[in-house]
Amino acid sequence: MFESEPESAADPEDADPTTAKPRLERQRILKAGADFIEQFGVRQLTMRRLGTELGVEAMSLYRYVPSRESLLDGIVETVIDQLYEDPEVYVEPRHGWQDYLLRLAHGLRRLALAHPQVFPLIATRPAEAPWVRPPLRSLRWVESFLKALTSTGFSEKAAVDAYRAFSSFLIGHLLLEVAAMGADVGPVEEAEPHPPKEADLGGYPLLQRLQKLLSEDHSAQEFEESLENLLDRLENLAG
Amino acid sequence: MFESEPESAADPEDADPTTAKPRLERQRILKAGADFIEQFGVRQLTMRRLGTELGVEAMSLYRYVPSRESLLDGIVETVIDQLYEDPEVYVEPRHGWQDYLLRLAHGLRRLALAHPQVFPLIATRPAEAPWVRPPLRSLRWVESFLKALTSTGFSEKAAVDAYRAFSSFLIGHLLLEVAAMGADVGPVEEAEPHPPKEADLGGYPLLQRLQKLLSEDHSAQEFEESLENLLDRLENLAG
DNA sequence: GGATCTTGCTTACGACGTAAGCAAAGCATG
DNA sequence: CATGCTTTGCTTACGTCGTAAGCAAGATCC
Repeated sequence: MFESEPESAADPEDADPTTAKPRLERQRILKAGADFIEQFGVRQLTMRRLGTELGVEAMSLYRYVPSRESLLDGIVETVIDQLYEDPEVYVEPRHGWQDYLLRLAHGLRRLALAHPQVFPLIATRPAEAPWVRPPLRSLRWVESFLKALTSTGFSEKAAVDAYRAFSSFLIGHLLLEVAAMGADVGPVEEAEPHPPKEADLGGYPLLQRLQKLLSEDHSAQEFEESLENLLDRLENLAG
Repeated sequence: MFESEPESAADPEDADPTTAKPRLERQRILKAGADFIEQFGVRQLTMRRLGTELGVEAMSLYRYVPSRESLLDGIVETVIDQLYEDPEVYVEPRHGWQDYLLRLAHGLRRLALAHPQVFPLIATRPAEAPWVRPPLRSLRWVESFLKALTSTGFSEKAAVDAYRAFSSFLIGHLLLEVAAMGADVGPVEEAEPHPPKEADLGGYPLLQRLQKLLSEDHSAQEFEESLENLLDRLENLAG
């Protein structure tokens, strides 16, 4: 995992971040935090534990992060910033707004599925400004979104409406999808891997009969269909 | 507010609940917890504080609640159980499935707006069974939903699809709506009432220009329109 | 009179987040 | 070289948390 001490270096451009610890920078902490959450859940992330994870005392982290809360904020931020590194997602529309939105939606879904434990934080943590909604949590992405639409035929009002519709669609779908994966913004879950947690279906005959149907996973396909439906609806706004 | 719990004995009829403490029952604790969260946020809710709120030591609560986590679960449960007391919402369809869904959706929205601080918990806490989605968190409601649809022309598969679409629609809309109200599943926020938190819009010209448009609140109307659109879509599933 | 329950209090333990100060190591200057 | 400043991480310490364990006072029933 770690251990190996080529310390010194100092080179701020980190050519290869996987080799050894390059002196505990903010990015390294946030990355480790994200990984930790993905592995053990938010509840398990404490300053002390993250410290030992990085081979360092808890208090050392405070040089780079003012508090646990802002650590979480930072983690959320770095995770959604990965959208910029997704080669499938364009910050500017290249083949029309539909293509732009499709790529953006798929990129966000990929992000959510890659970070099922972090995603609920993305969804519920307060944003930079009240009208910046999850999961597009940053001003930059909102700007990108609005620009993409207004530059391809949407009126400003239509673009804003589209932004709202898009946000709530994505948040709803992705949150439920990662929740179904066993996301765990809440209880501890300790060492138990996952007891099937069979509920008592006595008295719920329909549930009993439809249980199989209900537990089938069509998320990907549902996502696709609903997304297309959304785009169709937006087409009417475009004008 | 409500009584009708013949618990064990000892006269559960409480003449005047506001004057003195009527012996600390589970329901009383959960109600107090919900109120507390609504007033100060989840983060502020500790066993000790809830204890003193009820005029009791923290450890006394453990007679009725096995842990803080399950306290939160209980609070979530009692809040969504209020749906049953909403006279506008029917457990069985009386005027067709559209009417049923409209009433259900509006009832849930009322609930969310009445408990903006608790609602994110409703949205993110793990449910009884993996396929029971928020915000219809209980087996009873899922059963009711499925029965309403299958008894009014939906095939079983269509009813399940409708259930999923309905869930993700509601969760998306309501979560964003309460988040916009300043819901706070996360940071502490302490005593500060709400600093405007003006973000720096330098470099985001579109955001600057559309800020007013973006911060306008059309939630109610948006909700109505999207809900109707959803119902239209479901009509195609009905057959 | 016991017994046995029920209820709430008391004490205590091992986390936790984090304030405050300290030690060592890197650096620039004389 | 010594000097001092800055950066980094460690140490210690405080108050708060969730909660295990045991206790005391009443209620209930024999």
